[in-house]
Amino acid sequence: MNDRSPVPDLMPDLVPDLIGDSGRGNEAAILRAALRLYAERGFNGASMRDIARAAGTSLSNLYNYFPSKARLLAELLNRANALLSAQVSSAVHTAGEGVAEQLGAAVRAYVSFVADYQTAMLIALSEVRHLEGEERTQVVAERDRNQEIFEDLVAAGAASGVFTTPYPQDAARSILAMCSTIATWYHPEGRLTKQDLCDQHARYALALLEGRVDGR
Amino acid sequence: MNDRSPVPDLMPDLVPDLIGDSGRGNEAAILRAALRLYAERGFNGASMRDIARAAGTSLSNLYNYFPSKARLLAELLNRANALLSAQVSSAVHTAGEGVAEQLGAAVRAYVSFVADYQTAMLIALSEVRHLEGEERTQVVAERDRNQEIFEDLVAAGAASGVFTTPYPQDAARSILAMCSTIATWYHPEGRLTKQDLCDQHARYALALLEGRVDGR
DNA sequence: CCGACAAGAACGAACGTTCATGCGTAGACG
DNA sequence: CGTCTACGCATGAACGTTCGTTCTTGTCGG
Repeated sequence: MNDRSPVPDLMPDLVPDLIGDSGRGNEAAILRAALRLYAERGFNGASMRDIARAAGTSLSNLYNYFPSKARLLAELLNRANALLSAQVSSAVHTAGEGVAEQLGAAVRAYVSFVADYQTAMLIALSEVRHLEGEERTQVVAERDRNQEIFEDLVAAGAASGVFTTPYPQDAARSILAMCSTIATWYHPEGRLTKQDLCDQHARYALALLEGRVDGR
Repeated sequence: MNDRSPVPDLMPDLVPDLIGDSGRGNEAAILRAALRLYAERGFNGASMRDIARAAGTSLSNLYNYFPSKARLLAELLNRANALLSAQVSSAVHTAGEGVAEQLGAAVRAYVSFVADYQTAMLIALSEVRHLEGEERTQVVAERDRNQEIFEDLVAAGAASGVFTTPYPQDAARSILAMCSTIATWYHPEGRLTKQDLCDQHARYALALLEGRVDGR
């Protein structure tokens, strides 16, 4: 377990856009505007008029792309959660065989995602409650799927004795809590680089699990 | 450092009310209603009419007690933050001399507060952004004052070699992040008791700091 | 000519706040 | 002691604004 293995994506300009360009010109602009405004003012604090203005289109035209305000939020959260789970599980699969290595890779991928898609993560943290019914269950299911990746890793490490914490069942949740809230204070121009964040939290996670790096 | 030292308050019914009873009958009811609704639906999602109804009074009468919706939120956050800081620093002062003991006591007090005043903590986490000007700076200052307690403890422990983490400057923030978000998932009737939570997170914090319990 | 995209006007509802009014009571005053 | 007054508490109505959504109309390329 080397402590400064490079994070997958070191060039901020090369970070793939969460929204991309689907050919439909305004769709991306609307999603981007909604992402920013939901994060800045919260779901109820950002009006459809605000979003339309920020996207450079008209209020009524929003409804040619998304049937409701809630559906627009759900669309954003689904994209973010799906990409997050994909990046984390991909990092785990390309990591070495050791559970400690895999958990370190998972934490790095997670932290890296939080830094890259900070606004999306902010929304995912605090705006899910404004969804109901199908929209909500879908988003929550994807979020839980991601948490399970970490829970399984921790359980495996505890079973094999690599993690000696007496609370393996709950440690994964604490690790994710620690990493998620990075979105609430991270500044790309601040003292800590993205690489610093990944290094720190990978080490935090292993320490919290009271891991034995030797592997046995 | 005993791992199961009792948390200050074990009887839920004896937890002092955050709001209390100031003689003014409706004031407490209004604050309690606002606390619950702000936590359930967010600041912008809970209307003054909702709060009045939940408090059992009329809409216009709210303004005989609080001059604005934002001031009502600020009042709640000030009370919560002040009580939190008081309980944490009190716990530190009554703990033993060792830095590790003191940090453990601080974490226990913090977690205990989160469990006791869960709704208040939920609001403090996500609704501060809706405050502006004086109201905001006041709340943020009190929140930072509490964070400094932890930062100072960690710095002292790192300087004396009790905490061997290579990132002492940032570990305190991660510990608080971990403990704060308990408010988002804790259920008093769930598998984990308040005592469990305190034990776990005190241990997490020390492990995260890579503490040497022997003290040197 | 049909469907995707666009815009303005309008809808009813809900928002935070203010106003006008009234009741009860504690304190000042002759 | 009696009375006036001022203030705290309470209410329903109303103000102007903004909300999410829909309607109507129109353009334009395949």
